[in-house]
Amino acid sequence: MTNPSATPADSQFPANFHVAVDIVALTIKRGLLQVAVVQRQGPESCISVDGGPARLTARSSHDYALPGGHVHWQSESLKEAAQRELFEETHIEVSLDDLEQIGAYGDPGRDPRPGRTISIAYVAFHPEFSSPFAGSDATNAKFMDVIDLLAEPNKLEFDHRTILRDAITKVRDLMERTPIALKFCQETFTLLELRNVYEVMFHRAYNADRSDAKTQRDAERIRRFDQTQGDSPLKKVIDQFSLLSFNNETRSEQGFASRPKGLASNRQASSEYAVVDKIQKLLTDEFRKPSGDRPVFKNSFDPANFLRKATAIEGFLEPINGRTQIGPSGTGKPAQVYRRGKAKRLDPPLIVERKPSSKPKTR
Amino acid sequence: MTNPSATPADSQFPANFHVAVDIVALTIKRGLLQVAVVQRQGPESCISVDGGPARLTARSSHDYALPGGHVHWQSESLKEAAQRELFEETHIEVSLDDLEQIGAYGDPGRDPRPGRTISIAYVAFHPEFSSPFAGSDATNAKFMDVIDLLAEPNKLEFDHRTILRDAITKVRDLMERTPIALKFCQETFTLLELRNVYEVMFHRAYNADRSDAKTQRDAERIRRFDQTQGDSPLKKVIDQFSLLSFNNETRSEQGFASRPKGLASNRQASSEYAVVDKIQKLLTDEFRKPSGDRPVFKNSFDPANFLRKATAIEGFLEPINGRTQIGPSGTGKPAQVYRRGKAKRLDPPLIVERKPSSKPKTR
DNA sequence: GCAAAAGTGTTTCCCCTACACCCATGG
DNA sequence: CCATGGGTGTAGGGGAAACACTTTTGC
Repeated sequence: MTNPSATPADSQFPANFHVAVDIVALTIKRGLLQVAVVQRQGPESCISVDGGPARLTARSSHDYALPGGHVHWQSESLKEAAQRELFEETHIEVSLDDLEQIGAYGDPGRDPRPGRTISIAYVAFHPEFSSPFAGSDATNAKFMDVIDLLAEPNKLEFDHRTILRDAITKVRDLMERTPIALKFCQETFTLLELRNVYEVMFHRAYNADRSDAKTQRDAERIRRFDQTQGDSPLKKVIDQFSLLSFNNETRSEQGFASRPKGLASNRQASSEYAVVDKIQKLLTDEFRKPSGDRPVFKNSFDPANFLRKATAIEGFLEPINGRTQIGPSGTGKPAQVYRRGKAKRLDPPLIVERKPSSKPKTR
Repeated sequence: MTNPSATPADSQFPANFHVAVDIVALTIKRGLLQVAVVQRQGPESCISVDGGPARLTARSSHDYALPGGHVHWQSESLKEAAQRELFEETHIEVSLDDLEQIGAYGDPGRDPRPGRTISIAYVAFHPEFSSPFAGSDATNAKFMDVIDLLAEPNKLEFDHRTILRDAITKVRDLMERTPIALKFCQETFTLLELRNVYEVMFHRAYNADRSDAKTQRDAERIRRFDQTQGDSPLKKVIDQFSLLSFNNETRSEQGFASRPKGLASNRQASSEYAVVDKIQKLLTDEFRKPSGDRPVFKNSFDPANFLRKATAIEGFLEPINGRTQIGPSGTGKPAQVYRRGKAKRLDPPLIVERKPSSKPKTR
């Protein structure tokens, strides 16, 4: 860095850049990928319409931004700045190891305000960040569904939409080559739980290129359900017991995956629980074989083969002798319980990507 | 970017960062990967010993740095800054499309001098940059063998060694998914030429983890040869005709791959040419089957199958009807000549990586 | 006993590798 | 005719997907 010529660069180029960090805090809630966003104050927002450069426009209530802010000069590393800013704006705490750099975004014009800002983007992929927003002054912060933020029209300020897309790509890469997905499992877990994390993150609804209509409809159904249910008791049940809630505090050790006993014997609650099952499966159904039908969608998430793939990776999963756990429906053969292995790197990588199916050859 | 709070960040955080770009200009010469480096002036250099933080030490004649410098405030994008700095310091011209971002390096302490510098690293992978250094004031710039720079002890200032390693990884990724390797071929080329580019770039001598002794020895032999030959006529022959020189200006259209006629009939020159062949093969020999022996090294560079892989990718290569070209030895069946296809992206990707060979399963 | 879920065994298919062979050229 | 290198045909091995089947639980 810096000019190798004899002239001290400092005098030649006055240092008047703003250096900031942006953080993409990704998590999974009820089978949907969510990201922490903030609503900035002030009469104007910097949003891009139709893919053009971001411009100052009247602030709408639907404008969001990724949490982020300036790096403290001289005192902290970029990663530390990301950690601090994320906490300041959302009260989400992450360790430095949970932050991965996405890249630098620094073209003039990305921020229409005066001055020049260079932003280094980081992604934090983490389950239910502990007591998010609790006791915080970050009243403008909340988690939003990624599928909403990626849909048209653009709701994210600056180039945060691009950053969000890049973050998803980054996390997918990490999940294939590192045990990062285990962060979404408790200390002990079954392969179903692990598989669900992969199924959500690799869902094609989050692909940059095509978000097909069918997936959008599925997501819409879940969202509508969430809204109409509001604060119903059912929603609490979902929060507590659905497979992808993963709130360490509200889930009891062994009761995690089992249908709550109290509810199971209650006819009405049981029917409500069926909705939970439905939600769980909405995003994953298409990956399963239609009952008694021809498989319509090739995938890498076939339970049996996912198990073989995952367990073949040395140091990834460590089976716990004798310990098993019952499935979410409260019936069926208890699943083997695993513990995180020692490997820091998956070798061979757990490749999820479907092969590009060399169809072109046939022509 | 920037603080979403109401307070104008500008007043709160004085903008006194230095924002710089560093450029890894990679090329291939005589079968070796080379990178453009500069020698900075001044009595001290910022070099790291034994993996510790970079410290100011007395400058040695063996200290090098990647070209780079400050981004011009407000006037240029990061990529444009990289393009400009590379030209200013080495007189290498690259187009913006040839630059790919590696990432941001900005921790305090990476540059021991006063102030805080954030550096965005870019990689330019390009053949024989046009008339490098010609008429330039960049007398301190030169190309060096990557294998030397990666060897111990560290010869690169700051964290440039890390950046160089990251650049290689980046280029390898690009070569699997984009037609970037075609930049090292002329407008028309044979598959041998294309394959050679892949063989060099993916040689395990450039792997971050292990640079095995055998490879180091091979490289050492080539280097020693280069030095002892100096400016001999032979070296010119190598520059002009060796497969991996790729200097567009000195190679005549059809004579490129054929042994120069004048030399071929000359006994002494012919024996010299054998050395050229030897150099060409030094790095690639281990990828080929030892004559009449068991293959000792599984690889993805088997000529026949590399051809099939490459030609199966739609829009990558376009065969030119009727046009063929004779091989480097001046004999054998003429090779099919190709032209660059229209595809901007390789689908399916040309995966080079050897499978991790699921040996672990057997235990 | 039956339904449901986990996990295993096994078949099948496809791709990749390896290798033999043929082709085209110069000498 | 031989040496040399390009390209094709094709058999065999390995791995992944698909699917049938077994096991173990709750009701």
